[in-house]
Amino acid sequence: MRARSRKGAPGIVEVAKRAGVSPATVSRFFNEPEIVKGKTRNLIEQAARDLGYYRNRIATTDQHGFSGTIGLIVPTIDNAIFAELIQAFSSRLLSHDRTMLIAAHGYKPSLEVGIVKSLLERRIDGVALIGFEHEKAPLEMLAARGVPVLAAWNYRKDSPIPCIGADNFQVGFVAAQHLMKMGHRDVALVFPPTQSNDRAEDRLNGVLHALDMDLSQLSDNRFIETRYDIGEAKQAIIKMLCENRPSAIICGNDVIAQGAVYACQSLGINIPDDVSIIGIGDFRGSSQMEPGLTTVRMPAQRIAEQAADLLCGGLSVTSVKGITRIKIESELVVRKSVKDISSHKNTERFLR
Amino acid sequence: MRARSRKGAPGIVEVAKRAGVSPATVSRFFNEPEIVKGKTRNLIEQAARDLGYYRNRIATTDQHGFSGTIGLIVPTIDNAIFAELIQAFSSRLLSHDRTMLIAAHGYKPSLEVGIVKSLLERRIDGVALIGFEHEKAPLEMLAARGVPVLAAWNYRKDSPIPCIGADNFQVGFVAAQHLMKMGHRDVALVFPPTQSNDRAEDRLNGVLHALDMDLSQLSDNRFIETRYDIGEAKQAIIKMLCENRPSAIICGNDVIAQGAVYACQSLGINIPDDVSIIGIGDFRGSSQMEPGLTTVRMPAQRIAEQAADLLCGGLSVTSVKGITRIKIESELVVRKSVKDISSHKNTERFLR
DNA sequence: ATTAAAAATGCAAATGTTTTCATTTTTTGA
DNA sequence: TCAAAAAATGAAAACATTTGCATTTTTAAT
Repeated sequence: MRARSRKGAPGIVEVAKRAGVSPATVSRFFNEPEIVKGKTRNLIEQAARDLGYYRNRIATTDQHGFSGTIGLIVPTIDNAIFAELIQAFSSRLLSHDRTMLIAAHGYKPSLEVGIVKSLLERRIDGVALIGFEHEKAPLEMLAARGVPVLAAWNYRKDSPIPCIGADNFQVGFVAAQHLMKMGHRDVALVFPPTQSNDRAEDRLNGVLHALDMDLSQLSDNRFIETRYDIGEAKQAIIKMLCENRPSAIICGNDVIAQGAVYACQSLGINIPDDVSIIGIGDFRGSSQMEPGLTTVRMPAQRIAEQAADLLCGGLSVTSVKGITRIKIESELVVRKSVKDISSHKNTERFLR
Repeated sequence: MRARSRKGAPGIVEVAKRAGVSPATVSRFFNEPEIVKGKTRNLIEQAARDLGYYRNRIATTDQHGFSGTIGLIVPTIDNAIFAELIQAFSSRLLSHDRTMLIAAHGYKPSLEVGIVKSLLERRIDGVALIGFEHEKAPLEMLAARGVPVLAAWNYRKDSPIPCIGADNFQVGFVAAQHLMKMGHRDVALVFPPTQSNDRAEDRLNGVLHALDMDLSQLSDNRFIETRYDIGEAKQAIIKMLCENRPSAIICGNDVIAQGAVYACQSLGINIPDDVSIIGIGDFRGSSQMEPGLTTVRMPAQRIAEQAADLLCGGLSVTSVKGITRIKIESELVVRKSVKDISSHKNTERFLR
């Protein structure tokens, strides 16, 4: 059925034969070089080079059960949101001599089970996924196999699984608080649906908390739901802006903020003079926007790298009590898209 | 050394035992279900479910040599350029029941050899990489192992390896030609370094051909080199714009175009009234920009999907003569960022 | 130079499948 | 109902490593 087999590759025994040692020694040479004598080492090295031998990690795998491959499941790849995370994760894995198997489910949690099955069939050593809201099945499948799982991107002190990320509640809080400090009282919220997106949910709650409001107090025109899509966000915001312009817009993330900026530009509304915009994330490009986007930085790279380290270091999962949870600090980055309209702005400055 | 082994997983023999058949039959059940009798099929299915068995593709691999995994090597992940390609490639592979191993080299070709080695060690069934310019070593390593290689993104009728992509020369030509048609005579070129970037090189040549010029005829101020980085492009273009404003700017890709747009905005220069901008690529987001970016569409999704199909279908590589080369048509997409300043614009319309 | 200890290596079993060949069971046609 | 053909299954070898145990070689101590 399958194409012709590709079996010609020289194996450990060919190398052994050529070097005049036993296969076991060759194996040891690649795994614990210190263990084999200098002279033999050279012999093997030479033989391997001559033959063009590469280790066969696959044969290795069914020996001790570790494939040296880590899975990463994200909602989306072709979107600025996780781009930095993916890249950093991948290259950090490479430096651990691991490889990354990645798949996206397009915000459809139902696809995760298929992905997990596929990963399990490949005997991945661990999996990083985004956030906490996942279907039961895939999580159970992983647990049943004892595969370490790590939820990246969001942090909750009571997360059901190990996690690493920013405290998204706090992130939302900081963003909204900044707006308040700058004197904004009429702010519009533009967020994605929060059903299966705990990051957005937490941020939204943080925002509401800072605003000291709850969702029901917000008019239709001050709470807008749109997916993480520049075009969709842009349209929704244009509509809102035409109806009744707020003093500031707080966006679920920088992708939405990008849409907001475009919306304003298309309407000839000046940022920040006519309306202020704050994003969340500080994705690649946000600093270059015109005007520079004020946002809360989520350190994607740091999250990704530490996640990779954790997963490679053999994260202990099943320990129900001692779940690893790492909080990565976020940071308000003030640029040009939010205007200070508070009355005492100069006063404050003098007070310092 | 390594953490405790994860060996408990039930295997084909446990399933066989429970179903009361031989391992061979279970194996057949998973590979060619039609071959096994209905009744036995049910038995096995049940047993597999009970035990929570997943196929072990890894044990499978060292049997016939195919891992069901395809490698993808790109210059960068966290950049709009290849995002769509990566996503589409990955999900198409999934539908072929394959998985994707991805790695980025950050435009440093020297890193490719390490990546290829890592992929080879994992016994990938094929590799897609971007463009033609690669170091000899990795290509030879792949060839030596008989691993199919496919160069995606660019097309050349005389490419040394199988390829699929748009004809980047033509893409550049079309972009520049459009500018000419619209009456622009003073155009500035903003491109990335072309040493190890054949896509950019071909596009640049296409542009020059349409302009009927060669590089030496361009003043320092009309040919700018910048990496694919919004910020870097923005700065370079701001500088150029301040010195001596052209009638139009043609950008190596949409990322640079994004930088150009920001540059104009930061300088208060109106697009397209004061200066026209044309990009290449039509990345996600380009259509939403303000003003909408006129660009040449590279159908990333189509390229990616066909690449995946090709690689899964057992692309024949080594056949030196019959190299597969597929040209994907690109398309000029006219939006708002280029102004028609040709004198006969209305005339032409009447003539039709 | 001997001996004991340590270091290096080899042997062979084990890992979880697939696959060839042989055997058993089922189907078909008279 | 019987024989022959076809279909389904099983037994065991093979795949490329790792690893526990045994053996040989080297080193260190007297």
